[in-house]
Amino acid sequence: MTITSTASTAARQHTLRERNLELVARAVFESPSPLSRADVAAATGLARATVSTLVDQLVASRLVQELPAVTGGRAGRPAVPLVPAPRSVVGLGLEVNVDYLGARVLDLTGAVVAEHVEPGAFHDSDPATVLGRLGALASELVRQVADDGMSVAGARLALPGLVDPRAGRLAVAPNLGWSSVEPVPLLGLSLPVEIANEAKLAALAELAGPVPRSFLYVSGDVGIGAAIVLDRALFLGERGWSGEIGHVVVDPAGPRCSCGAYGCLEEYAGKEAILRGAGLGPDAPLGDLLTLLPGDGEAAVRAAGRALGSALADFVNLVDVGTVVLGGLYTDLIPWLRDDVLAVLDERVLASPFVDLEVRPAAAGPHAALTGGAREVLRGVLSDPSAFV
Amino acid sequence: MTITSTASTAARQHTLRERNLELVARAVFESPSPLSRADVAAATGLARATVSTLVDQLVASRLVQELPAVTGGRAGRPAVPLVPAPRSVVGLGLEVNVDYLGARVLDLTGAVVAEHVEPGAFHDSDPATVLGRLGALASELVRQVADDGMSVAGARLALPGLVDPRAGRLAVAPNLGWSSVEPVPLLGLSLPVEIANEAKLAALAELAGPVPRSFLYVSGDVGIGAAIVLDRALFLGERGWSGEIGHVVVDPAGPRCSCGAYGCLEEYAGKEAILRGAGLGPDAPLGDLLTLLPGDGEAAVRAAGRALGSALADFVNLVDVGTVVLGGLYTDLIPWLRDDVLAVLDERVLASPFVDLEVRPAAAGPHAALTGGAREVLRGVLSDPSAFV
DNA sequence: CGTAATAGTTCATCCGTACAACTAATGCGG
DNA sequence: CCGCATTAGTTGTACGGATGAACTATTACG
Repeated sequence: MTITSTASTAARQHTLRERNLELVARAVFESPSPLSRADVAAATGLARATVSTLVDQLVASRLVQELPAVTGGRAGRPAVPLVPAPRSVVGLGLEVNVDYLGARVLDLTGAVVAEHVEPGAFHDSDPATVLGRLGALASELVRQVADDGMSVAGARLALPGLVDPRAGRLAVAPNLGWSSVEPVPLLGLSLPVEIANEAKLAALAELAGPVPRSFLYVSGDVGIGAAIVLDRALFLGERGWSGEIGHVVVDPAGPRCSCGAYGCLEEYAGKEAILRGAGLGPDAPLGDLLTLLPGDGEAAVRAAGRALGSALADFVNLVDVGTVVLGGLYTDLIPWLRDDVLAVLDERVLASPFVDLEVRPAAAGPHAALTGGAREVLRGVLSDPSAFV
Repeated sequence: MTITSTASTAARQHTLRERNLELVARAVFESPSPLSRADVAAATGLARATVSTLVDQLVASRLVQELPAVTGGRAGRPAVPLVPAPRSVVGLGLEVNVDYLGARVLDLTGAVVAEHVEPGAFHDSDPATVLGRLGALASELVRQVADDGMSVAGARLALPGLVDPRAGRLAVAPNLGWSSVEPVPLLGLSLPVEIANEAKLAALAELAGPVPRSFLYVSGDVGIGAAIVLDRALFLGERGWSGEIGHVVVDPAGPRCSCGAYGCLEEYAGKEAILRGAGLGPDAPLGDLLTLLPGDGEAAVRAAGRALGSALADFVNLVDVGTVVLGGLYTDLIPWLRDDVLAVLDERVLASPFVDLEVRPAAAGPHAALTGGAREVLRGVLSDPSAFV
């Protein structure tokens, strides 16, 4: 996970090459349809000669693949289509959450190459044991894909808590009962591994689909996490702890929260609060709630929607982003949440007369943080392809 | 896998030069003590030969000045100290606010070269008239400094409202009674002028002093504005409307706000709310309040502090920044505000056990937005010195 | 006054991109 | 079937910019 730093360094000749190599790689990877060398030249503004040498390097280092030349309708020598190379360089996403742990391997085309998800109950677990288990599982996966000739560029570990990515430390993960852990050594992997917050990586998984360049991602579960995505990149804040929306004030006269304050968002829109409001037990599966909709559960969900709208309004007022993506348990509740969320947003967001605020469900499938983590590794490869040449 | 990034453009040879020119300029401008060419080479990692040619260009284009060589204690040829050139290239800061309009010219050393501030009452004013007046005043100032051989690089206009800097439009400024204005043409200046929110430019003025790389700036007046500074740069949000903290929820059961919602921060910590709480009229000067402290006014100020703390806690939870700078009328109230703000922050910020949150008064003097605007213009010069060579 | 030390400049060299001319491979019209 | 137009990709020369080494300039110190 990259953290913006202005510390620019002296630019030499090879800096040019690195930058242009990245530029060419991005052009190939971002394009919806395969580009030829000539197309890349036109898209980047580089000379055809330059593009050729750069593309040749990317092909040689197995990041880009040449497809058979397609002899399409028009005159001239047929173009060689360039595409991200499948099953060559891959990224590993890892996650420990309350009720499962898992690993997922993605290749540069975005395809899932291998994965293993294991249900479990890690509510008050031992970090060394759990991370050791995940490490073993991940090693097996890495061995597997390496046997198939792929090389794993790195890994990202998603954790549900306050993560300091720079220090590589998990400050606290209330729902796991973990605090002050350095998880990477406990995995025992011989790969570069970085850690990140679960909601933040899940947000990045959304970038696989059609989504605005900037949005807020809110993931509802037992806790409520959020991530700020700006210009298709995570905004982390000074320490990587941005997006802690779960304890935003909804009503100072509200119920006491486990954090010590009163009327936090989680007391209205957290999983347990919604289930309780619908007359269900705190461990009831989400399906039980959905069967009560519309009907007995509706009031509880709508109350959550209004609370969520209030917290999101603060968020939008402070950060100014026009799209909110709802993930986690909210995804399935969108039909019953959306109107209330939008109504409160319209009422409380100062800029609402000038902007169309949008609330949409998350598009990434289950265990989105695994996908997001793997994608983030590959984004790192793409942003410095010269390291692989 | 489609990953998009900021559309960077092809890098050529002259890109190298531009980047290194900026690097050298920044080294000279940001150093607390004058550097020699050799020092710059050491600081940037560039070769001495390269630095020499780049510095020569900066000197030739009057951005950098050579001081007389100082024959200090140690052996060797004495170094030529390099400093930002005074009174050569200058930036113009402009502002229209409720009770004054003004213009201020800063040179590259940060010194005020010329300024003119005119009190007035622009509560429900006509944009064309007021901006025409400001434009005339600014022209006179520009003529003056041009006669002294300085060249004005550009201007920034600060406005108290929702500004879209990209579109160059002021959406609305409630306290001026303006809405949907394109201010730049109305100034009638033959300079590149950009517009920005007043609090955001005032925040940038803080960068002149010793301040962390990232902080929140909150300016209290009739309305409450805020700005997010990250890595010494403004964070604007998608449309430039970040930092609208004035209408964050403090208590949904609170008094009705002019924005239509209930219990907004401004109803607790806005100028009128504080004055009313202290038993003063809404137009009473700030001095009247200060004479009541400590004493009769204290309860009102402390209530404002708690409300401010609550809103700032949301802010810090969402954005993750460790320092809060209080400007506007809060600057003078800091002694009576600080403890309550910090207490609420400690209570509600999830990361507070792991961070030292700091609340400090603004250091920039009066009309900080004028200074910040002029500085912003000069920052633009600094980030692309090649345009001046 | 000679030597060491530091600042700044000059020059040959290297590297990467651009431009232009080239080769390669196709469609099309006669 | 052949020549021509067209587009893709490659080769070779030129140019701009950074570099390191050698050079000059200017001081302190013994």
